[in-house]
Amino acid sequence: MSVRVRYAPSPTGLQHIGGVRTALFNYFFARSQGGKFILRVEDTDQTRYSDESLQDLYDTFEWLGIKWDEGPDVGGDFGPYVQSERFDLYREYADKLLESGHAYRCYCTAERLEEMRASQKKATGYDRRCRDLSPDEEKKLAAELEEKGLKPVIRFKIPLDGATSFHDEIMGDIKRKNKDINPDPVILKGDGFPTYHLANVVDDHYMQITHILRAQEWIPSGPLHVLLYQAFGWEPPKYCHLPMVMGKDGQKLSKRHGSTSVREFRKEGYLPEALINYVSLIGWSYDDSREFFTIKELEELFTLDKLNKAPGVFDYKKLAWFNGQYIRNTEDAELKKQLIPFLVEADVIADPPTDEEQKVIDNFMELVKPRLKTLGEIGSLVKFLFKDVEPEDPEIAVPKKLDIAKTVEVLSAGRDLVASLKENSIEDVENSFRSKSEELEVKLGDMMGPLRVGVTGSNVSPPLLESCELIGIDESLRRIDRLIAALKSRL
RNA sequence: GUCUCCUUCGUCUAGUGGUUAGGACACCGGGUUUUCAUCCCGGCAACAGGGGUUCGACUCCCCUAGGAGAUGCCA
Repeated sequence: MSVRVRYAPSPTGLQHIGGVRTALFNYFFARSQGGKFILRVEDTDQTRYSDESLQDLYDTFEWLGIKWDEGPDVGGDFGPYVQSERFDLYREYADKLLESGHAYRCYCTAERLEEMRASQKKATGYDRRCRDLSPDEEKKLAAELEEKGLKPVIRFKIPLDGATSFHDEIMGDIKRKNKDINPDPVILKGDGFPTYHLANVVDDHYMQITHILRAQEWIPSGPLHVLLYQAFGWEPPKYCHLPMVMGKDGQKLSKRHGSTSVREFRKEGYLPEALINYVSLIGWSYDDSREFFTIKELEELFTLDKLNKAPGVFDYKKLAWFNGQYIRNTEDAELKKQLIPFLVEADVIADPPTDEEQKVIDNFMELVKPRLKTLGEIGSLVKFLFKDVEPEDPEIAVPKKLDIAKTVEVLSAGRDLVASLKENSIEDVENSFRSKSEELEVKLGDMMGPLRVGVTGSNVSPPLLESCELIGIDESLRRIDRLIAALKSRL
């Protein structure tokens, strides 16, 4: 039987790193096996559902360049692929469980459950009050509940003794005593919607899912799901519980660790290829040294047996490093295209860019490439090329070993050399700088430094002479003169 | 509390009885360089602890410790 796997997110929040990695592993596994990758939207929680989350799901995967073979938007033979549209199916199967004696109606209200929990010394779960009701008791409780305008829920009967086990492709055999399983979980809620457990099992069966690759946080409900399959008389799929993605403190990755949604990373200027590459390496490896993989390569090389058991910590710095590598390997034309929105966003260029701006962008590409870790850094890096910038304090131009007077002298000499850029090459002018700095008995850096501040407004910038050419020599001179004047006034 | 799972450098990992325990990020040094980056070179740094099994354990078994997850009419 050919492989069929699914990613089954719940549209209750933005797509985050953990979920996306699960999707990716499913996708890579499907591709490597020549199988199908399916998207199923699990929108059974009406209270937490949001349209924005659903939209974010589509936006995220479109941006990542990951496509599913079957799903709500592309169709398929096993639809509908949205659980709220499969409503009747779950009711039907809950009823079947009722008939076969594997489930029962529970008339406990939220209030009673709360009281019950409060009175429990240890959290032992539902007390199974409604599990073995006599017909009379049941009638009475049903009437009471109806009076309050509420509907009963359906709970699954967990066997009181024995044990349930399943095989996990990564973890090996996992066994759990039935008495340790959450006592009689709700499978159909009061609002008629199924809970995750029921919907998941029914859908995975009907969609002929062969392998379930999901996060390890689901391990504890594995036995429950197996019991459900057994109750229906179905063959459970193969399980493969993926190691989780943690924050630096070892807790589940969350907002307080930094960005977690793909949307945020996108906004900060991470490239989808870099994100995918990095995220794939948390909990999975290919061999002892290779770590650069295109999406295509991952589609071929991914294997379950290289998956790790232990959870992995998300390392923002390594992601940034990957991103820098990917930026440097991007063609200029392509990078430019990606950079423009960030320049617009930073209010550095017009939207759309003018011809003049286009030219500047073309020309700074090589200068900027090795300096970027994220696309979002472009604004502050090249702002001075488009806008007049002044140092917040002219004295940051004064090198440690020089005083203001000497700085002015050096600046004036440098100014003339910058002016000579009009007729000489950068190389020639650079040589002139060398001899001039010797003559003035200052280090080359101390000569360039003040000019840099004058032209770029900062002590850190792309190469100075190239920058001057990009801005225009006259404009550069104007800025330098302005700095000289500002420093002179402080003498 | 209970249950389940996990445990190699700070981090991601390679390793499946015999290795100087390898790579990458980070960090630290050095080189290139007009600053910052890039790039190159070098360094620091790990088998959680204790018992076994074995001629020999990072590798197999047991215990302890630590960590995580689950324990919902959320997924």
